[in-house]
Amino acid sequence: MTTIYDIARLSGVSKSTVSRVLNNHPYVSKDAKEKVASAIKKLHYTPNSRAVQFRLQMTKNIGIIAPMLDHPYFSRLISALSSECMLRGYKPVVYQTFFQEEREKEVYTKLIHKELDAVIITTSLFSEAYINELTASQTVVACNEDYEGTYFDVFSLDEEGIIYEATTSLLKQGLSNLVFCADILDNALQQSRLKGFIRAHEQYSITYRESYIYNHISTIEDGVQLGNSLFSGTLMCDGIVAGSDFVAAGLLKSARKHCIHVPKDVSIIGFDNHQISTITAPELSTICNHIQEMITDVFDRLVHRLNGGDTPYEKKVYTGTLIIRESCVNKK
Amino acid sequence: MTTIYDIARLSGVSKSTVSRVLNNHPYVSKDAKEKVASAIKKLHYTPNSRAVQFRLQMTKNIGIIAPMLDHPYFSRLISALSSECMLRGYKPVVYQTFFQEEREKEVYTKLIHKELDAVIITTSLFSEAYINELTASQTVVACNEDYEGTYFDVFSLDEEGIIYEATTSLLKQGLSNLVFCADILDNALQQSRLKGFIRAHEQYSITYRESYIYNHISTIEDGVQLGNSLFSGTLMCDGIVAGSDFVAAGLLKSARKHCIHVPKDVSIIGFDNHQISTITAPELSTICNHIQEMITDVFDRLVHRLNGGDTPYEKKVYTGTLIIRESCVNKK
DNA sequence: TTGTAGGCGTTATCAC
DNA sequence: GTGATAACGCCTACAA
Repeated sequence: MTTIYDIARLSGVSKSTVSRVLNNHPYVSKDAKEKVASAIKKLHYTPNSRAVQFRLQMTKNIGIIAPMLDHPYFSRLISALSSECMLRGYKPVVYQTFFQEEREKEVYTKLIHKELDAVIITTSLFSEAYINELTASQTVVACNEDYEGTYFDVFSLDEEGIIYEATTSLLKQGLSNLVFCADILDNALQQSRLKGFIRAHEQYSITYRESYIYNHISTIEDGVQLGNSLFSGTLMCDGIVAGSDFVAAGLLKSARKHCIHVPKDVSIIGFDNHQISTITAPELSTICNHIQEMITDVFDRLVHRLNGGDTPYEKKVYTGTLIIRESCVNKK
Repeated sequence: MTTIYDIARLSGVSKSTVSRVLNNHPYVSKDAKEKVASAIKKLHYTPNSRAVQFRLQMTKNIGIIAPMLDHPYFSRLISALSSECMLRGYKPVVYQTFFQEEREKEVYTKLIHKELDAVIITTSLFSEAYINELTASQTVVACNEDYEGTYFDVFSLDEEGIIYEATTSLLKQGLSNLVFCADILDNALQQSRLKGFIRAHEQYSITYRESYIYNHISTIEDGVQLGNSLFSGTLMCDGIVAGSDFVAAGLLKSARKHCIHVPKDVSIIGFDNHQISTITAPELSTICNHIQEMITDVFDRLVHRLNGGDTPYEKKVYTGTLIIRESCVNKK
């Protein structure tokens, strides 16, 4: 490994001067600059970033915590976060936790040891207070899930509100036996959605069935399976809040197989406004979250903090949009 | 930041002893061990991994280069690679290059400076020789794309062979006006596929149309658009090798809109065997690549190299499987 | 404008 | 068993 010392010798100056050239400090003679530059080229020298970071105790890396990548929503969210991160001149480093506490903690450790300048939490297994402890109050931003916003900035989607709206739109049409599916994430975010579902029912004084609340339904295949059990025998439900477009697509497929008509027999609403929602027959009603807007705000705040800003922690919620397509009854 | 020095003072021993305890060396008295342990606990000490890495010149991190994450195939591949990586006791770090040379080079720089123990290349913008130069012959493995295998190990999918097989299966049925779609990646991998497409035509002495080779068709929406142009007016093609299940799904949707019957009027074959291929109507014929098998081999080799093994570089090719479903004519 | 020296946190090599 | 001490590659006062 070639070091500044090597190129110092080759160019006949001291390590300091080399370092100065490297970091283009003022007060370096053109002569020195050139000699160093050519030595660098000749030796194919590149600074050892580990040493620099060790010395400076800082990097331009931002860690992004994701539970999984093989997921239509997260792969999109993470991709967009990475993209924006680069735009802002930082280097995104994606850590996939697979819902394992150990993996998540590892990232916080890196933050503490300044391997990372900041961390963006997309999904966490821990409470806000505990995260704060784990990160020793370093720069952290939550982007996706809902936290209090007392220990760090929180940017999240109004899951409860939009599911409330979606559920209401179904109940308003006279449906009264709704199924609710939660995605693979058995966490706060899903709880919010469920709360919205329940609140809508209370609003309309309609009782929902506990047994119609399904958890861990997240893939197309899960949707198909669920549909198979829901649609065989006597049809009991008349609407499904599917939790994801993939699940909804699976449900549609199963409905077709069982000759259940959507939306005449059953209405279905997906989530994410994934492209898949436009190619099903019937096309899927779904929910669109305004990810890009949220991400822009996340980085505005992040960059601000990284530059020493310390405005009070903020919590911002983004309201989704309900997109009604063919998979829902519409008596109008 | 608390350091070993702090805990050395608190426990009344020297830095060396603390270090020994940390790395559980032999020849440390139980007494010392306990004192150090309690001091560590009291001060919430965690080793500064940056310093350790700087000192040891190694990490347990393996970089994974991906062009994009928001993609049905890559998100699955990367997810599986990460997963296997953890299983083997290494820490996967995912870098998304967005097809930018700079971003890819950054990763190689990290490798050179031992921020990474090895790099897994999923898609590269560079030639094998140039990558070798960029990485100073450090541990690199290609997993996905096809390289010669002269400078590092290569594990890739037989894209040409399987597309040849797929194309052949269509031509055998008497189809003769086939469309070929390339994904967003205008690279070697896509070229291989195209070669397979062409070779099949040559085999059957059927001429293909240059104008029927489409590039940069990668999303559902792209598929819909392409379908709209293909299926309006007089139908000229009778088969489509779509390049991805998403594209194929988009094509199906467009076909339905234009009252083009699949497979009677047009046969369509997707790629990836993504879940989506089972929920379309008709169900999609597609191609399944044996990713997990490949990944296992990748890490076998990687771990072997990381432990000092230096068997000659190897190139291994995995043959895909053609899955025929409803979207293809079958005259049998 | 440039060089010298000190130190970032850790581990390894010596002596003792 | 244990403790100094010297690196690892780099940056930055401070002095010249």
